[in-house]
Amino acid sequence: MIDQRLLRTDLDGVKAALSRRSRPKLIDDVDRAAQLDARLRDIQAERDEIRAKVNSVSKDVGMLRRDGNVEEAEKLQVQSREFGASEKSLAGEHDDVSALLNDLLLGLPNIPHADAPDGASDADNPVITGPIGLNTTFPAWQRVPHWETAEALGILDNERATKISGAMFTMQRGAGATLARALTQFGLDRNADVHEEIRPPSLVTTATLTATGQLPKFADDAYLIERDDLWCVPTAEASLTSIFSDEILDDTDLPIRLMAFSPSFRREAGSAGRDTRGMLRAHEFDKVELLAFATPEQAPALLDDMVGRAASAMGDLGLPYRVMEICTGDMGQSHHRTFDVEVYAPGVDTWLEVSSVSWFGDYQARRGNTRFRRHDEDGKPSKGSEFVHTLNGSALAVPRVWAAIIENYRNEDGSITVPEALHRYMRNITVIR
RNA sequence: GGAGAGGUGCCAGAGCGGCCGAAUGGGAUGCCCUGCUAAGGCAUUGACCCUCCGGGGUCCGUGGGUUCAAAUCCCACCCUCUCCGCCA
Repeated sequence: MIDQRLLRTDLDGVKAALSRRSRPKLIDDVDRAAQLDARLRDIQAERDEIRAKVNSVSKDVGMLRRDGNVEEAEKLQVQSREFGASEKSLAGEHDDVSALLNDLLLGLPNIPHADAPDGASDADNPVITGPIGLNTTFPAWQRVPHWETAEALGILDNERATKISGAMFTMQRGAGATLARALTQFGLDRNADVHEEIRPPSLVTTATLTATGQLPKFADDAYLIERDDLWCVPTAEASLTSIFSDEILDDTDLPIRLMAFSPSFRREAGSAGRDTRGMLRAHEFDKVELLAFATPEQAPALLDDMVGRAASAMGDLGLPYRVMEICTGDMGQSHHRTFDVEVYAPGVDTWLEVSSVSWFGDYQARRGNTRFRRHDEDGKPSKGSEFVHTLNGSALAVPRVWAAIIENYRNEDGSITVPEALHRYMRNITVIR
């Protein structure tokens, strides 16, 4: 959620910033939100005034009754009842307007960072780093899609996954399952230097999923367990972002850096039929996520650090990769600034998005109400509090990296050489055959 | 899932229709006293919104209701604890 106050202090600035997202309808929404905000404040002021009167009259009534002056008291009560009636109607109007405004604000995307590149779609995303480690040519035996290789080796059995759970579920077997788990362990271990490991719940409340921005707009993309009103997390980001909601952190504790392994559940509504083969898109997959809570000043360096971590993981696995910056037209709803790490997979001849690292500003913290308090040089806490900045990114999303390994490490005989960085997690399996 | 108890400020804990944004104790911070330490004295100590900067409003688990007036009464829900049941 963007700062409602900006609608009054810098309406033109908000409109200019959001217009960079190439969605004209947004500007109408901003205008409408600004109108509702102004109306709401008028109602609020009027209401406060009446409440003040009711409060003071009620106090007088109390004193009069104590002194036995029933007659005067009853006169005042009549007056107060009238105030009460008009307050009630204002309260109703207030609720209506604020519900409308809240819907609008929840739907408004974050303001893009000034340095985020302009653009209309993913075609406009500039390459920031790389490609690194990309060969100019690939031998024919590497031009085989991973599902063909993996099924032949018996390490991927999507047919039976479908029998068990339906379309777009995957199942790894034997060394394939070991490889998947090795990747998560690899993803966690290399980030344990500065991140606290968390094992968060995978089912979360509506409030939790609203804080990250998935709800209310993207409800169709998530699995809802209706009986208990719980959602399956689409990413550990959802659980981690709400970990300190309704709390006020100390700036001396910031940045707080967390990492978590979790399953991720996605309905993939609207993408039926796309990337249905292999491991590229599934309803459930495993991922190691990084997340940081920071002051605004700390955020840019943390963003760089996270992008570096996601990218170097691919480098250490010996996979060809590049880093893209996401342009304003392609940015996610909650994002302030975003970088993607992509890995080249020769079998499907595509760059696969394996990590997306974003800085959210205070957009998520405002929705989740996560604040921090500053301290001066003498360690004295300052008055009031601010919203923290959040950042997150995938340290390692298992399925696509898994697929990229199968395709990049395929040998002429159809076997797979396990990248050296994973040997220690692979129970001595160095070649999958 | 069943029975009972309870949710109040940084913590503990009182209040159970008006004088309560809230006693008391602890903690923290500042000042005084003190050679240092200990002890002591005094004071300060929640968040949020609006503001014509005088002030006004909201918040005692959450949401509704009763009342001139709700932390206090009523209803629903959530959460915590204890016992029982079930269970990796």
